[in-house]
Amino acid sequence: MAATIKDIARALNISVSTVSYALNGGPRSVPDHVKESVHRVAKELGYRPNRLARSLITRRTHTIGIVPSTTHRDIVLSPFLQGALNGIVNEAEAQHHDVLIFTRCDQLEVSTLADQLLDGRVDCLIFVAIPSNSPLLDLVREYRIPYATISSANFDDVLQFSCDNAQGVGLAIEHLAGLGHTRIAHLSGIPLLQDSILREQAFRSEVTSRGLYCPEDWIREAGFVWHKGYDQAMQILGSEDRPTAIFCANDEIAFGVLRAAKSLGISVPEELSVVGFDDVTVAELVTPGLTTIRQPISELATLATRAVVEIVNGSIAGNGQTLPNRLVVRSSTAPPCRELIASS
Amino acid sequence: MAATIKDIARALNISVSTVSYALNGGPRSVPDHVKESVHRVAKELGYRPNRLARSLITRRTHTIGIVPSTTHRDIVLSPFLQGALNGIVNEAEAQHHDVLIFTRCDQLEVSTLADQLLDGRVDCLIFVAIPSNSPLLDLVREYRIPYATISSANFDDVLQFSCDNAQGVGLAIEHLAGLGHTRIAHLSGIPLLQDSILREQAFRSEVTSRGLYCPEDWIREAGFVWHKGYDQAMQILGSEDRPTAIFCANDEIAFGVLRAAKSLGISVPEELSVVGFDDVTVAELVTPGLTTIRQPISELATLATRAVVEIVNGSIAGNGQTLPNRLVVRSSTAPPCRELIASS
DNA sequence: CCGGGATAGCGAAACGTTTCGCATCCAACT
DNA sequence: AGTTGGATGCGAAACGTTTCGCTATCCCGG
Repeated sequence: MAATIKDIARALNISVSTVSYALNGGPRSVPDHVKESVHRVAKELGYRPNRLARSLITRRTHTIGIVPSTTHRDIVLSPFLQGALNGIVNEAEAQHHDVLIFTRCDQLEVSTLADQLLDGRVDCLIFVAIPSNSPLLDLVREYRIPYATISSANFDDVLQFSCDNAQGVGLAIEHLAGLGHTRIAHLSGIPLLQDSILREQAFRSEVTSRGLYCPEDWIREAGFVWHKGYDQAMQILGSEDRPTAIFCANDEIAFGVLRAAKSLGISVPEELSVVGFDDVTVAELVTPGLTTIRQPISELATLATRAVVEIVNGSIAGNGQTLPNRLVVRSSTAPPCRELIASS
Repeated sequence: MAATIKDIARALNISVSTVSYALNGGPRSVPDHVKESVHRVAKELGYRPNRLARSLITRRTHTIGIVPSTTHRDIVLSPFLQGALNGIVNEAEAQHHDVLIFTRCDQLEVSTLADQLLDGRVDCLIFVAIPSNSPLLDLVREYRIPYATISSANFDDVLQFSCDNAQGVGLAIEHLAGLGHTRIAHLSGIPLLQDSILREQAFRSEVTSRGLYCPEDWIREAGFVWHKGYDQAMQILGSEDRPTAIFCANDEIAFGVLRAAKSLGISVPEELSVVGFDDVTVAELVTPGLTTIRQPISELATLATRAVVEIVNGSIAGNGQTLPNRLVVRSSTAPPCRELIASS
């Protein structure tokens, strides 16, 4: 049986409170010789403080809870979550916090899930890519627990950290239009995610305001995953009347498009330009290198983490932030092919 | 203030224990009408059970602790950890457990770190790629907490889940030798990681037993990271007398090699064959596609997770496992170039 | 010589649960 | 009628801490 503070007290024949003070440099002072012997005995007995008991009283766990998006299988393999997780873990490290990942967020009934999130194990919550219809935020909001979202949330008064989707899409379309593209398709993500919705909206308004050509059939859902990007691209690119560029709601979709182009013998960027969104690590390594919109995801995660921890520490809640994106031009974009334009 | 079990008891004018039984379907029975009213009042008061208090008594937290490798910056971006994390989270989900990631594992003094790991927040521990000189295992072993390692550990009686490094290296070298390569270099990982050591040993013995050519200068450390792989490859490939193939201790190093070859104008696979280890997702997407040894990392993680949870649940500790790897041939390997062989 | 503020230390309450021991009651056996 | 035993419910201990209230001692200045 593990040694407790009581065992130390008994061994030294002093009171439990004194031991506590000695170990913590506690709120009251303890003579040096006592402090020394307490530490000595603690070491001898192999004493390890029990954080559950401590947290029960102090109401602080120094643990940050993460609620991952429920929209993927193999969640942890999603580059977006990986980027977010990296930012969170790094900042948590700096803030002397640990990180608890909640599982089964998609399986549990909402109320049961809320029980998990609010059961005292974490000081605060970070939602990563939460679906906009999730009743979870409403539930959590009623409790005193600080929380933030990474990615856009469909609510006003949420501490949310996201990229500026409209600006990002603007960069992408401006780039393509600048190269001379007028026929541009869009593969969108998951309609439940606000970021996805905002990107599609922005895309539509860019198309309109710039007078580009994009029939409704060229705007398709690709679920933020590779193989759906492939499938949809196969359809769009398989027809006679095809676009000269495709703007994808994230990089993974873009990888699917690249592959589809390959299967169809369509060369990128000569016959088709492809733009992604996120700039995941891989974007640089694929061939051709993917032109994409770099989302400062790790930074967003860092800011979100810092913000919630500050609230936990007693600061007054600040505002969320919307950070701008950057265009990263690689080799998947080029001016459109003459014949393709002519043939249309 | 959040409602507690006492509040419910007071509201219904019944005892705390009855409420507990009612809520848990506890070890004793409670009449249906009481059960019903307890649940009703619980809902009205917005009662959420406090898991800290419960865990303090039951000594179960249903949480798995993860101790990530301390050998990387930006830990979570390491594909190996990502793969492991994915396997762990998926299995944890199946086992109804959550996952706690410990931070600052490299910054804390060992004893302080042990305090973190053993403070009662987790039921069991999983070490991912733990350095073989880590005193942590010794410390943890003295406590009753179940633990396992993913990756080889330098100890006998550890519940360890790793790939069969010798077999994997054998596959790689057999493949290269089969293609006709006799001049093979090796970029190794981190000498603190047992997997890295085993791979290098296996490589050396393959070289010897097959009578291949590999001067000591061709075996270099590349720290399991991209840019070191690049640097070392630049040196090895920059000299007159260069190998026709490079076997890398992981895929990331191989990516660095591919890039170095590109900078030097050496074409892969015509003038240089490259083999990696791991088969990370990206290996398929880079150009040329990377020939590599597929390590069943997600499966190892799953097995490790299942194993520790079983011990927590009272099963007697089984053995760790060593799983075989599979050769995945893509386009980064080919028979060696005639002239290069001749010139040597 | 005395008052007063540190200093030292103890005991007990509190945090929110689970669960054991005990008491009561009523129905059903023998 | 007496015994058994399940159902019902209460009170209290326990988990391992932190921290408050209290008392006692000591040293120092007035």
